[in-house]
Amino acid sequence: MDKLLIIDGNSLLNRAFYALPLLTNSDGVYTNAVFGFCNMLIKIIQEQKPTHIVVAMDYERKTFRNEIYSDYKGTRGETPSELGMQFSLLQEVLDAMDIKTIKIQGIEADDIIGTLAKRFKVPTMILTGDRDSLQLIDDTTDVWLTKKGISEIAVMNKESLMSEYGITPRQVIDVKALMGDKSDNIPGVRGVGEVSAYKLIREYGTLDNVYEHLEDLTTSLKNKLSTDKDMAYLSYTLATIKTDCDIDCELKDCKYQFPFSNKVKLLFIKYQFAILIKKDNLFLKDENLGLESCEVKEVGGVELGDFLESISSTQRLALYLNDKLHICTDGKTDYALNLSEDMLGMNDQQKDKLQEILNKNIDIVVYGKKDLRRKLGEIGLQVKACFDAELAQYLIDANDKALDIKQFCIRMGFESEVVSIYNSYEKLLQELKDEDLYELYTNIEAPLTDILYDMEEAGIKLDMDLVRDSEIKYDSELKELTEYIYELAGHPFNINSPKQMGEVLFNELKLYSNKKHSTAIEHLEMLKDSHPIIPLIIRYRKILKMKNTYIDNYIKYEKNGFIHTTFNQMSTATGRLSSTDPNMQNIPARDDEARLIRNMFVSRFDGGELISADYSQIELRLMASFSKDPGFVDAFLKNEDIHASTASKIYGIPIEYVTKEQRRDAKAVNFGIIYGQGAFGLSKGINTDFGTAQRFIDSYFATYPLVKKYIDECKQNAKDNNNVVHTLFKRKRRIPELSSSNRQLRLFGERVAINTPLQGTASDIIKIAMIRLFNSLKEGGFKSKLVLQIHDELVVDAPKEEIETVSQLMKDCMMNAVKLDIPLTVDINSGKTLLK
DNA sequence: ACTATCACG
DNA sequence: ACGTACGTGATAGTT
Repeated sequence: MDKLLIIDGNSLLNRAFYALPLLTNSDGVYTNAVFGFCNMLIKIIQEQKPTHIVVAMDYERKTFRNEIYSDYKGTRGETPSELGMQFSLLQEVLDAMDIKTIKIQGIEADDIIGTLAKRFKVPTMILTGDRDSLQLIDDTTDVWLTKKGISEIAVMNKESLMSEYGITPRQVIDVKALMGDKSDNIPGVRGVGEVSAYKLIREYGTLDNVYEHLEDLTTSLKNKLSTDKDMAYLSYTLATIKTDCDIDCELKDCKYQFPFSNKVKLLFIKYQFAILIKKDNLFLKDENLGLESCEVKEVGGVELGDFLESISSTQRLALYLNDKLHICTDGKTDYALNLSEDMLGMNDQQKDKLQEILNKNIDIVVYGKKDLRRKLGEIGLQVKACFDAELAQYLIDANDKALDIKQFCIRMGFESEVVSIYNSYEKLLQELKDEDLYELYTNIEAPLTDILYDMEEAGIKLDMDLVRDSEIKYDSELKELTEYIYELAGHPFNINSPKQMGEVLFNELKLYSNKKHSTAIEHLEMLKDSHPIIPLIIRYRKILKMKNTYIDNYIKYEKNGFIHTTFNQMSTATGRLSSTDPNMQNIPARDDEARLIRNMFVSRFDGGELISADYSQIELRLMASFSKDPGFVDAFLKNEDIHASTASKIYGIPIEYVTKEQRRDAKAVNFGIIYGQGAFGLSKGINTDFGTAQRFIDSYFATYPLVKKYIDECKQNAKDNNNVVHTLFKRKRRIPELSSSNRQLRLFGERVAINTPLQGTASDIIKIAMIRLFNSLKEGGFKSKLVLQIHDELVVDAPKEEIETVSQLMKDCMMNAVKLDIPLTVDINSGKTLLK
């Protein structure tokens, strides 16, 4: 059974563009609209399985409609360049999909759609965001309208058009003739809007009949209609989609290729549509990606000795480990050592031989050293100095996080993982040097990898008795709370479902609600006194979070009394680390529940302590240092409380007279500034009105004029520098949003341009401190272990006798990690547990 | 897979 | 009219 899908290419691409955040691939090519288009297309292909697809595109703005009405589509602004450039990308992708596109001079996409929909008598879906197309509905044609950007689709047929709008497809034109259309700038009748237009057409059926019955209408309506009669008929013509255009297209021309050929996959890879690449049912199997094929030689048994001998004098060796150990030494052959049986099937002598090769002073290239070290460790091998291609790739472009190995292969052009890794070496090394990232790589990131490995291996010790006791305690409290909540609600419901809770609170209990029926904590706090159920819900949420996210996870990940988190070195755009499985960078810190959780972490040493050392206000100090604002700089040089000092300057009072509230507000501005916050946000933050917040910001900038200047320069420099910002240690981040024509995205880009150098430099600095500390602990023969990094804080587990010395060492390493014109200060806390 | 919520710096 | 403060990760519910 044939089934045709006709797509309004311009409409869909437009909608996708405005619905999705601006994305680029690492070449800086904007891709969001094409991505959205493909995503929707694929969804429909998979769900509806059309046998034929055709995409109609506009050729140019001006058409015959402009000849009869010069202002047609006259209200439309310029197409933003970020969208404009995506039309050719879309064409490229559709060509690769073998999907026919039709684009004819003088004919609008709408008219192409109309003509084809009427021409082909097969079941037809028209996919568009444009309501005009509803007039094309007939027995074989449905219109699929995108709603809310592109996330939802409403399928319209004769019946739904009648039940929702009360009109027939043909009457869509009559309605439009009366009410006009803002987006196409079709005039319609002045003073007649949606409501009266529908009413008139429902009653009189056609435009002609409305005019024949003018006498039946109210005077005002009659006058409006009479005055604009010409306009109404002109609008009728403009709104009528042509169905008889001369278009050379038969149904068989609209066949397409699905699953897609790998040409499509290559384009998806080029444009970095990560989610789409992963769906392998989209693509033909067993078709190569045009990558250079590599000879795979399985090595095992008796050949092993000869193989190891043959590579013993290689100067470069790439390693990749999955179910086999892959080695490449010649840039083209993938030697695969089978691991499935007893340690590679190697004897000890062979293993020693391999280890000996790995120990040599040669270039070893790997992809993700930390994981590799762990896996190699399991089979008794070690790799020390090596070049981590994944890490290099991340530093070169952190925007796409770390590339997974498949994508990396495609970028490098070889089928085999290990051959790609081997051949990436010179390219990446050169890029690191060209981009001035070589020092960052060599002096900071590469050494850090090994430190993170050690931290993960070391782990942090848990008091499992306390963990299990707390689990029991929380479980019983949750049970109790649940019962009370059900009782107060009058019935059981899923407390975890914001939807159901919204129903209970706002519809059943009739509590005051903002529009969104939000059950977020800020909103609940406001409602705290209006119903006894609210405090119980707040408590329930809190306890559930503590139990699910922390306690249960600690039980899940605990191994021999220790938690070994994973520190991801390649996951953030700013250069920070992140931590997963479990996340050890978001341990509760701010209330009584936090005390309980923090008490669960203990020293591994008898009588030992956890020492926590954190940088005090490091990002604000960097702001002071970068901006050189005298007020800021002096405050830090005198080691004043920066928030109190700011308050004293803004309010013009001596620092000792600053009240708690004044300090709190000044703190909010100080922090807001490093994120690029505006008056609106600040007003929420300090609970005041917009005007007051604006005056507050104004006096802040008057107090610290160089901060203002610095911020402005940050934005300007980023734009002047190809939308790239840098940290003090030359880490880079691209911010394509800076040249967006979308104001919202551009402003976001500007805030990122302010924040990234601060957050990123702070990351650089603590990484340097970690390296210094780690080396000092090692050289000093200390037993103390670095166990956590929490962005501006390091945690060391120290035996009793080392607490004093190591505390001082931590302070020294952190304070002296970098020499700035502002001192970095470090606060030390130590104790039996992580409690502060 | 996406959204809401909430934990952290 | 809209949205308004950066960077993360985990969970549960919903689609």
